Amino acid sequence: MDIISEIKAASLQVLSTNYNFLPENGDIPINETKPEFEGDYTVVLFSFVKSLRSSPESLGNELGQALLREFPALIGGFNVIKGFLNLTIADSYWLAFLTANYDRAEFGRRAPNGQRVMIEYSSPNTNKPLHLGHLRNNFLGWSVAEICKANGYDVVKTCIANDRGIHICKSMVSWKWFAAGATPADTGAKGDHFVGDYYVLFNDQYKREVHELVAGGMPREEAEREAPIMKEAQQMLVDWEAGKPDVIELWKRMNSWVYAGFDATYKRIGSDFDKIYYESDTYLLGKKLVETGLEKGVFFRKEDGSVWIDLCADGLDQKIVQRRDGTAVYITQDIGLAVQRYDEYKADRSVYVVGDEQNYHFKVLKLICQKLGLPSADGIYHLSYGMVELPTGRMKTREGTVVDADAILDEMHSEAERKTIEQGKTEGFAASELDTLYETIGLGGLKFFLLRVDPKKRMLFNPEESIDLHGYTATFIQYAYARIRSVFRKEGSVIFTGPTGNGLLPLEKALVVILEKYPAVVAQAGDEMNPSLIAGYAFQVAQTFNSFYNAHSIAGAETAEKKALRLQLAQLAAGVLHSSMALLGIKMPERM
RNA sequence: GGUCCCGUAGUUCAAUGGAUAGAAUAGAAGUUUCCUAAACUUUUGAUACAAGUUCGAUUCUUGUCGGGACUACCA
Repeated sequence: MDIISEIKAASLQVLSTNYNFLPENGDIPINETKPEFEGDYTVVLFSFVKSLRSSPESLGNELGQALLREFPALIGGFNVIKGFLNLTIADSYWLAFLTANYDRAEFGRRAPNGQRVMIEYSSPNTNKPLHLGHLRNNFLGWSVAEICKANGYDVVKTCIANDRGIHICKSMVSWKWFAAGATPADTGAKGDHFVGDYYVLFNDQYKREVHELVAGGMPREEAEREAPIMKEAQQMLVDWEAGKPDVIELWKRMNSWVYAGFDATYKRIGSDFDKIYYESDTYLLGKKLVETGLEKGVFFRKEDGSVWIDLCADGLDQKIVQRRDGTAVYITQDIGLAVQRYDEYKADRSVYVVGDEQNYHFKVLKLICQKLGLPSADGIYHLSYGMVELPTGRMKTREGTVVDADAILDEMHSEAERKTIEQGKTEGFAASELDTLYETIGLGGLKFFLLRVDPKKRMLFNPEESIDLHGYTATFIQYAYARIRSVFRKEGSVIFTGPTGNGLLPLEKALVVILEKYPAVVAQAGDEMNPSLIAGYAFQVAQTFNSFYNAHSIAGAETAEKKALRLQLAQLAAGVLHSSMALLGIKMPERM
């Protein structure tokens, strides 16, 4: 049990036995004591002084006395200021905690809870390479999956490849027109970039054609429809749906190039999936559900034959679920896919890591699933994250301001290399080790930069700040870890005799107090599906450790007991840093 | 027009209705005979505006002003 729960339990026990009192919601507000006051944790008394008809001061004193008397192993002292009861936790409590946990690899993780959660993330279009927004999505999805695992969930990571549709056909037509049979293998290009280039070429050609038609006197709207390359792309989509062999073959071939490119990037950033769905398999799903929806009266049919749902009573609009030609739309597919996924995995929760521009879509999806009475409906959760913006504003393909994923990864890598060499820290490393180190620092830095912000919020990506290795960064944390590992390399195998003394120095205590919070932080990050809590916490641990390390010698501690204590502190700090950064997908170097 | 989100130090981010609103960075000033100075210490600096709810509001409510997203028989 963590310290706050212990204090709560103890306080509740005292309140109920001594006052025959239980707070309304059964909870007591406990905060960390502000540094300017003496104490570690604070009970806020205002909320129940009224019902106890007692002044905050006398209630605080009575409660403090009782706690001190009845829980001597937990409470070492107290003071009351206004309505705040500041409790000092007994040193013996911290020492016992430390000895029990300093070498536990599982510290912070919860036992399996028998629940399964399915996490969908990444879900790229297979017509162009990944960009910065995809990276935020991938890092988030992967990290949330790890955090769920740490909280005892059985996690299934999944992805839906958006591998069909007009955008795919655009790349295909463009390739036919302009590539003269070239392939990524001939040109040495990465497959996703190769295909993406033809997607760009398509748009260039399209613009040219529209421009010419308009110049020739055609109205713009008509020109946009009549441009030859667009007509060919639309025809190709029809042919694709009809299963025309040469189209299907080209489609397979070009998609395989893209997947090869994606695989390289996924491998580099550590994204992986337990199950990949393909839109080409799922886009017809959901049609049966339209029938059941009509029978249940959840949907209704308009005169033209299209099928709709009326969500006005829920504060939304009418929403189409089937076109008049009988084909499924995006939302219908998603309903169908939700059913298929549930049939296959029976997950208790289904998390969709998708940008917040689709908030409306997921609201509708969940509502429809609920109205259809699908068993998976209530477990649907849209983990909605904000857009990544640049200092110049939003990323726009047309303006060429899209930050390419592979390019930014390379940039981070070389920046790590440049700084390491600049600082003269390359000594004693083999060339291959250095390359690994640069990737650890560069990729770690990027992940941390994108994960340290609350996922729900829009964030600004400033390229200069993102490659910074000082301050609130992965490098700062990695460095603290590397220094601890260095201590242990020098100390060799240490026999830890449990520290028995009391009188923890302020910085020793600050470190143990923050380390003790780790399980609670992991739990909260899981509840909120918020990796930024882990990032902020890991940074605080590193900060606290650095202050401690700067002020007190570990290896050169005054007594054997102090040395044992500090070694335990250092070992637990290293373990927590390593474990928390692993939840973000960030590796830690043994040396740097 | 309608629905939703966001306005906190120069900048990027924090703060279950709780004490004097925290970090980082930028700025100023210091710390290497001592386990890695990619570090540490000190310091300057902010709740868009106006009402309301109460012991107490960055947080809840309403309005104003600014920014963004969504509102496709695209996905």
